[in-house]
Amino acid sequence: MSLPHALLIALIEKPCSGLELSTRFDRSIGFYWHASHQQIYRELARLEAAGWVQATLIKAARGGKKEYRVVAAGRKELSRWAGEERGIEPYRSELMIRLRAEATVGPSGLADEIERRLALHRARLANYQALEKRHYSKLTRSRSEAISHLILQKGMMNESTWIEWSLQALRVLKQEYPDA
Amino acid sequence: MSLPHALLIALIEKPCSGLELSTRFDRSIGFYWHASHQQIYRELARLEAAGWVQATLIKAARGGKKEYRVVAAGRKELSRWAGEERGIEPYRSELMIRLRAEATVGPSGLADEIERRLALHRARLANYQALEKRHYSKLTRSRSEAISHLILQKGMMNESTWIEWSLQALRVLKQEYPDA
DNA sequence: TGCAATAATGCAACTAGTTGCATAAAAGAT
DNA sequence: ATCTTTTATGCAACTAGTTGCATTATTGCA
Repeated sequence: MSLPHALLIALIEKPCSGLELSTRFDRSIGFYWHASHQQIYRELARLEAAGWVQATLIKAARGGKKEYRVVAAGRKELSRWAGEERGIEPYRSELMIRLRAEATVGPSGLADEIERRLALHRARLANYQALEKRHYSKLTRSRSEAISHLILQKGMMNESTWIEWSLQALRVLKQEYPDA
Repeated sequence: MSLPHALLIALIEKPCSGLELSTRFDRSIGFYWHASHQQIYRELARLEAAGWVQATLIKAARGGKKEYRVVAAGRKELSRWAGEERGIEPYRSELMIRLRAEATVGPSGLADEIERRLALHRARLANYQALEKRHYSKLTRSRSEAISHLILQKGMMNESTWIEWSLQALRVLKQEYPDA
């Protein structure tokens, strides 16, 4: 389970409220670990109970706005967690299962869906490439910048793989086969 | 949720007991959707309750061995499900979160772990390449064979991506940086 | 004949994630 | 003034997956 630690990372980068965290999350870490705002609020309460973050009520703001800030114990927990041994997490792809279903019970319009996905993956890749140009063009980089770049590169590789594979898949799915 | 449908696929290929299913699953579909035997037993009970499979008690066998067989309604459900529209499922990678933790709270021995994973991904790729040679060398193929091949190819591409990325990551993580 | 190993089933309790809705306060519109 | 929208919080119920253990029956061995 990575959510609590992912939230700690985001809050170290910039302390903020639950709502702001949940929007910020979507555009960065959320790419590798999505969470709904409900989940984030619940988790923030747990982080506070564990003594890893501290919440302060912001007056002069709507709702009961609070700002969460990571305390020393939270940082300690994060580095402990990052160094823990762990097995590799299993893949999980519903599309592959559906493809296999196509293979056993016959055509079911997956080609259209793959086409839609292909467009999406292309858009994402273009987006990442633009990000890369903007942020990682210089050669002089710190360790932490180099690591962020690695993460982006993995994202780009994933998208490229999907694009390449989708094209292959479309060739197969659209090909005519004699009736089994 | 793909588990019930993944089980239907496996049972269409070959009707069998829960235990046999759970071992067989690990070596095929399980690559894209893992499930423990407890989960499989529970799900089989649901599939039976839904009228998608039929269980028959096998006498002259240990425990209370049953054989599960997919019935017409089950096949129908499977093809309905395969044709359903669905959004693309989000990625989820704990390793990427841990890398980002490294970037914010400093080194924590991830290089060793990536090295271990690299070996694993190489072994898997070799395994898939052997499988490919054995099963998909001939040119004359049915639609369903071509689809199975696509699934294998995606697996190979994933492993290649991990290998390539791991090498890059190791270069970065082992590089010396001036103290921040 | 009893005992350990193994084949086969499964329940119960827990953790994580999703869905749907509820509440409250401030800001802005009419 | 009051009504809608937006910001901000969160609970409750459900679904899916994990962990740990329990049960039953057969096989084979000492």
